[in-house]
Amino acid sequence: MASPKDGSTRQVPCERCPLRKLKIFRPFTAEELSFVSTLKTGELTVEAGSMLFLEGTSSAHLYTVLSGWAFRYKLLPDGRRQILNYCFPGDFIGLQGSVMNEMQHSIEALESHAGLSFDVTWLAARSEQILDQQLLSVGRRSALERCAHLLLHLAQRVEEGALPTRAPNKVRIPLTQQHLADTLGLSLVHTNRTLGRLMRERVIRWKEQEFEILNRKRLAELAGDEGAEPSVRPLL
Amino acid sequence: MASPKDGSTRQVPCERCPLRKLKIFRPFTAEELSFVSTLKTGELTVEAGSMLFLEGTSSAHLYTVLSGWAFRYKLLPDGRRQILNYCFPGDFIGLQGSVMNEMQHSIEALESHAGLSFDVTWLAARSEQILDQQLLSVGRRSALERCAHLLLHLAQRVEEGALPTRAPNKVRIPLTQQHLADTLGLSLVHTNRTLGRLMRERVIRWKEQEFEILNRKRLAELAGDEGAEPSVRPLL
DNA sequence: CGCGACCTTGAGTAGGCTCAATGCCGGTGG
DNA sequence: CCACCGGCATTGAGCCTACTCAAGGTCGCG
Repeated sequence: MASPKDGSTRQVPCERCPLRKLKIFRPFTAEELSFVSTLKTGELTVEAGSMLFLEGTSSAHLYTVLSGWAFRYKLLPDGRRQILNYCFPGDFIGLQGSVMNEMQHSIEALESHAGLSFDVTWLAARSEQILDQQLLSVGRRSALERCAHLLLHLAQRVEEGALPTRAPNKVRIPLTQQHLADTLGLSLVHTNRTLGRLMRERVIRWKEQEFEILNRKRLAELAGDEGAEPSVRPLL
Repeated sequence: MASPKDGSTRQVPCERCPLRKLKIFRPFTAEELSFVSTLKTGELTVEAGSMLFLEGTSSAHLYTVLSGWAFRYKLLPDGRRQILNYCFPGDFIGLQGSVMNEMQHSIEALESHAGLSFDVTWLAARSEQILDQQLLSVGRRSALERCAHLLLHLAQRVEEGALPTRAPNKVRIPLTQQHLADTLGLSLVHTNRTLGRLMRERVIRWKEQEFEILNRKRLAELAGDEGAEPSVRPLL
């Protein structure tokens, strides 16, 4: 269920979390912050490519991604895979878990605190919005549109600043074309050809599991409509 | 964004809400119940087929569906439509709204109340799980599998008892094949042919915008795997 | 050097799409 | 009572998008 990168740093106190500096996250009061600290039970460093928890069987814990990236996916018995969404630093995962009862405690603690009460729900709602987008794409957009839309979306998420990036418009995520395919609901081959089209048109460049946007305007056109919404959000 | 049925009854006090009797909803303490009552600001009766709120622009309110049914959808500029999910009695809608700030008050009220605090989140998580399922379907299942899966899912939701139903295995929702198509990410014609296959195999029967499951076992086989999860949930 | 992971490309197929026509009600107005 | 119309379901035909199978090609690594 995950494919994070590293996590060299460990046990950073919430107060000094580097993410918190980013403008994408809403400022917390000292009080809120110290309360959140309270909830933190540890850090988990995961090997790249390892499973955080088995598909479906979801864990009884809640996590905030601190560094690296991951994705949630679902498998069909015969191996077909659908990637549901990507998780970047600052994302809160685990709510979708089916064993919600077991994490009732942590959520209640979080929610009972004034100001934070709203935040969990806000985050849940946001991830639902992203899923809505994704579903629209996979259900109704052509391969080219889907592809453009996803690349744009990924770029936007990366540009929120939570992930290190060398140059603007450059997205350095070790994504395989197979990952893209499984996200888009396309075959690997067709995904490759579609990327090929985008590359021949000089809209993007794909190189070694990372890509660069050369013509964002065009990409947005192809994507169909909005990209929107880098709104400030809480960091739990 | 909605297509509810009726709502002849109005202003039913929460304490006497007929839905609450259903075993699918977790029992509330008198105290919780009276608190929920407090939050209820009214009932909204909507014409069948009318829009509850414009796509995207979502409203600043939260609703619990009391009777009838509705669905959430998204449109592409050129008119392609993707139905995201269906809402039956007991479902809580509005969280996906982008103007979350405006409903901060209602959510905080809800969450600050012991016991209920967890419920909002639980409901949000559940609808995310359903979206996950849907995305898997649309992204990776064949037309036949998708179709089977959706019909099964709808049947299960209806069997939770919140919607009146004449006979078991019979789902009386005025769904057009166009609705199904837009849910499944298929064309109307292909949806029709796929239903046709299911009918020729005597797995289901489709009649006048409602359907009946004749061979649930087979339908489940075709659907790929699980149907699962009629778990007890809170009713807000 | 061989192997594994990933990207590319060709060829043939098929699942699903579009266009178009037809059938079937149920409602409405003449 | 009937003709007409609109909404929905059904069916045929032809096309095209996306899929599968199958080869390579490149690069990094043991």
